[in-house]
Amino acid sequence: MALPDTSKRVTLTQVARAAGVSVMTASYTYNQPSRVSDESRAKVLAAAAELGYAGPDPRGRSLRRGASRALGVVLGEHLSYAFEDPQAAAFLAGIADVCAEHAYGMTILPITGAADDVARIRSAAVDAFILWTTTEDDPVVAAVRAMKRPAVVHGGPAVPDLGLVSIDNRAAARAVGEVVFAHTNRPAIVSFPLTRDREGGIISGPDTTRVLFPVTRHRLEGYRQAAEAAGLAWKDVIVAVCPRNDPSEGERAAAMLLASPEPPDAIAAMSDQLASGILQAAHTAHHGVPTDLAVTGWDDAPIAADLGLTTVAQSLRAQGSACAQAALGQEAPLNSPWSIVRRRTTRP
Amino acid sequence: MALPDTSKRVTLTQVARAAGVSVMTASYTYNQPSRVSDESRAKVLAAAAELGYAGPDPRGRSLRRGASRALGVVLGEHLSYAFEDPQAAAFLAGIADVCAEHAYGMTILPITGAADDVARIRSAAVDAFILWTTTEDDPVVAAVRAMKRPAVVHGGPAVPDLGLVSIDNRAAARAVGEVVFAHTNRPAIVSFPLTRDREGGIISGPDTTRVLFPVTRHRLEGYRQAAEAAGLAWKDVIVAVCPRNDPSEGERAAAMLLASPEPPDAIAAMSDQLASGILQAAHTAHHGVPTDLAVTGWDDAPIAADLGLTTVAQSLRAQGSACAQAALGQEAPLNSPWSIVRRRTTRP
DNA sequence: CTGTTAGCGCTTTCAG
DNA sequence: CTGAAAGCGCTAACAG
Repeated sequence: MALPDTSKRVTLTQVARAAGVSVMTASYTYNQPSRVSDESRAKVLAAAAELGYAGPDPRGRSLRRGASRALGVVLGEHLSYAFEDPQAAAFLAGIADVCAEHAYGMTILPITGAADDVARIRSAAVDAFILWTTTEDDPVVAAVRAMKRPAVVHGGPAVPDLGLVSIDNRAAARAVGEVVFAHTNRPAIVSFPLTRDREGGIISGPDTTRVLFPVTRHRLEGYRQAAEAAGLAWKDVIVAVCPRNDPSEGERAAAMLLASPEPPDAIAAMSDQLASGILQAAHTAHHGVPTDLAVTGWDDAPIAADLGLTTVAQSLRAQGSACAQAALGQEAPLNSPWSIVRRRTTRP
Repeated sequence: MALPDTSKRVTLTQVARAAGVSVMTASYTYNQPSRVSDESRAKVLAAAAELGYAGPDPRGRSLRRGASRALGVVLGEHLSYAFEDPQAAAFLAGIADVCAEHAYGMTILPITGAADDVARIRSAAVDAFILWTTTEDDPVVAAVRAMKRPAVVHGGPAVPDLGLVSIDNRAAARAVGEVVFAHTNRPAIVSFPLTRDREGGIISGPDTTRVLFPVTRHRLEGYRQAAEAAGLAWKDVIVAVCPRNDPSEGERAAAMLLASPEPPDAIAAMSDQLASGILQAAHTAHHGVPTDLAVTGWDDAPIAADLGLTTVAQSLRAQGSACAQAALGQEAPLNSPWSIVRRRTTRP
């Protein structure tokens, strides 16, 4: 392959010399063209074209200006899954909208879970950070704080000095829980991971105070409030934990639950992705929805409408935009709106 | 919101002074700790902790080193769709894998189609570029060339001085075309856009030389070869163009085709996403697959296996990794592998 | 093992 | 409208 040789890049000084003007005139030609006479500007541009000047080098410029015009986005341990998760994709699209509008770059900081994540954050030339939902003890959060730059967390945790953009997950979970657990005897929840090692499994009435992902913890607390309001005991609520946000995980979890001697008659899922797998499993196991089994999702993704799924509506895209605006120091809605969308997978 | 004040950042010089050592000793403490005595290192780290030093500033470092340790990724005009397209997501994940491995950042450069795209590329502090499939006349390609940095194009176009990572789209299209058009009278193609304005529509036997996206052009040429090899005239091949790579677009196009007086009996789609919509439309219109209608997709995404879809297998993730490696100046496979996966949507 | 010197490429400041 | 000076924060190269 014959890729261009980076070392050959021409500098602004060389262009100025070739044009027979000072460096500043050359600089103004690029940054404040109106300050330069037509004649000088023409000379500079001609010299630049002649030498093949690629424009002011961003590195020198950002050092001098003290700003890189880029936002850093930290996506959490499982980077490859982040791109596969439609909600994460929507979130990124929201950030991208704002970046495009403000002519900012958007630097994705790959996190692997290894110790060198911190080094990658330290060496990122970005003006502000956005963190996708994580745990309170995530070392990445500490690393971002140490950078002393503006930073906004999406979902949680709430961290001193950092912004937080989120819906009220507890209230939303309670609201959707009241719908799905109504007139129910054997409630279940299909949940995101409770711990950073993301292990799956089935437990009942888990100790929510030990759940390290705040978003997941708040949702469990909300579901719990709803269950108890419906006269159900938290210790009787089955929680199936899925390591990944994927329909196949939801299907596997639901298949297991439905095969038990006392299968659940209501399942609240933490995403529409998981819920779609649950509906699939219900279909396979010949459980009627919502007659035998009520199901709710979360997000109101396009698939929810297709499936007639009752769910919590929120806009990850709008939340991504809000994070980016807040990171850029603008006014932005920190408390994002949500609502319950009732469809056919719950009883009226 | 109380985000930290960027201006307060401490410099390495201040740390050195506070520690009572030279700046270089402080610098070595961070970059080559083994070169520094335990005692000095401790003093430096203590001073850094005391002052709240955030570590060497990436801006000064990249200017001095002449490298930013970041890869720029240019995703094409419709940035928000890029995140929604599962294949683009897989491609990004492949890039991210390599970036994580080499401790590089990954800067997504939002492209809107407006004139300022070029400015955003010029001001990106990245060491190399990766371009997602685009047209030959895309101004962004020219802008990237002008940067005089290593750059790799995925899919196409082939550009002098830039690398190219791709499968042989023409050969793959011919191969899958031979499967789907076998024993067929009324062939159709559901295609990606032919022009940069991405307008949809239905035409027959288009002039492929006028298709500006090389990937799409090569696929059409391959399909054409297959159709002609099967004794069909290119002018009789219907091509439905979908503005976006989305199942609903495929469904809409197929519904229209199937409602015509002489509906197609074979449809080759340029993605599994489009093909899944086509299968949905066939189901709705009571066309048996593959009896009344043979269908093929492209990509071998997870959904293809679920649907029993005959398709072209390729790994966008591997291609993303190859692009990133090539951009970093390493050996990488430029001709990516592909194969035909025969399943139930075509006749044996 | 530590320190001095020089300068990466650019733009802010201020003086013509 | 143009230019000279200074320095952003850091590290390669070399000398002690």
